[in-house]
Amino acid sequence: MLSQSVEDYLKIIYKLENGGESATKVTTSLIAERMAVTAASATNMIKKLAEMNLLEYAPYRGVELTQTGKKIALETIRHHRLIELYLSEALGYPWDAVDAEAERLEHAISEEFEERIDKALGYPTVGAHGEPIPNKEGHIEEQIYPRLSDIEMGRRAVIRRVSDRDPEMLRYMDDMGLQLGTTIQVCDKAPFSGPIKLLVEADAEHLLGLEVAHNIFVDPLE
Amino acid sequence: MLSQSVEDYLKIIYKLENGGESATKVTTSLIAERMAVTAASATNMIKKLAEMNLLEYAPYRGVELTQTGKKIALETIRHHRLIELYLSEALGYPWDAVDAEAERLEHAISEEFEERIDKALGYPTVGAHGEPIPNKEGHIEEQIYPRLSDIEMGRRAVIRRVSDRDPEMLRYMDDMGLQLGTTIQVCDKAPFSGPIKLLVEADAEHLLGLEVAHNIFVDPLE
DNA sequence: ACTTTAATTTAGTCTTGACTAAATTAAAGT
DNA sequence: ACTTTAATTTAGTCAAGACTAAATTAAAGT
Repeated sequence: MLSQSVEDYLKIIYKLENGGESATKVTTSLIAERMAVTAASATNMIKKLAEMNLLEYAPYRGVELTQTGKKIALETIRHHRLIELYLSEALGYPWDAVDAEAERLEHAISEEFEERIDKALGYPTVGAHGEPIPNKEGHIEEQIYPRLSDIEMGRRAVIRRVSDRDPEMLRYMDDMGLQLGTTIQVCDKAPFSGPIKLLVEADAEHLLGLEVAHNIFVDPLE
Repeated sequence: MLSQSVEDYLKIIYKLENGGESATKVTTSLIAERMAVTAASATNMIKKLAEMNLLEYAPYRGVELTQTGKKIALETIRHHRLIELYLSEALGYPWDAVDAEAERLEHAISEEFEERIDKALGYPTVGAHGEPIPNKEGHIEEQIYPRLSDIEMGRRAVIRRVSDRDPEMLRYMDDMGLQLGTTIQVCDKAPFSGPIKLLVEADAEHLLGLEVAHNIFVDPLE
């Protein structure tokens, strides 16, 4: 059994490897920042993980998960996303609250528990914020959607995924009726990275700051 | 936030104080045995808990929870029993499996989670094995039921509580149709602590060893 | 190529909660 | 009352995973 800490590091490294657009190696300071520890602590753990063959480590150069490391990261991510969805669907949690709760629960559940909520949810493939859920074998279907901030004027699109990094932003989106599956239309884009004017469900109009629009991923319609 | 370990110690000490029939002080070795640690480790932790004013400690004499300690123990027990019941009711866990899963989850859930499952379960007062569930204020309604092993011949009774200490025994009970609410009748008691012949739901007959009968608590009918 | 800066690593410390081995205390038996 | 035994405590270690401060390395600028 791996420690909670090891699982968290692997999960975060996986996300850094796959989340970012660039293909650079994941650095110590990035890991430290996401784990909210000092760089020295991160270095320590990285060395330990390398020792355990969970990642390749070139001092000063960064880090790359091995197959084994990736597998464990994906198991943890699967737990996390299944729990999030369960909290949302079965217990009525708002989508801004599921991450924090799942963060602790993901390390405490058994395979049995995983299977039972997976079944209760009908074997879902997409999480509470639209993230793909890895399957039991550790396979993940990474969907690439354009950001709402990059959609051209006049275009309609369906919200498919949002970033779950900032709960407050999630609450803000929710307040404006922006949820998974919501159809929006880009009415107007102010120049110089200005706000976007949005028509939500052909109904309400909202001005959306670029930072928010940057964290919403959509499926453009025809 | 208290550590998982501290919560476990308090929980176990509470159960030792209240579970046993005798009113003796709880000893270091009892605690050590239940926590599956050495006596030296238990002594260490006891001193720490005394330092934190969670219990009164007289060296060589044993231990007694303070009000604060009791409160925390009961919160933990509440978590545990609510989770057990939720696993059983909402996720279909068999009653022999809920304890192990709840053991880990009880330390990972938030008050929010507690409230939501409490509500989903309809604010239950009795757990998956018939244990009373402490309320949010830390009040517990300890019901005293006689053991099935002490019921006189011929008498009918309803099963109200079982010990959850041994999962295998729970499975065995289940196999014989012995569940909470099951009505049984003591048909025959062999002498010299021999087995008990039982009529289950006026239907099936079973021979029950004394150890099992000792771990079943019943409500005798008129 | 040299210097400055920023990132990274090393060295040493701390806390938590376990352990073993040795010492001490209390209880029980004669 | 003395001795034996069983329980308990003390003393000293260990591993995990964090920290700070100091040293090192790589990258960037002149």
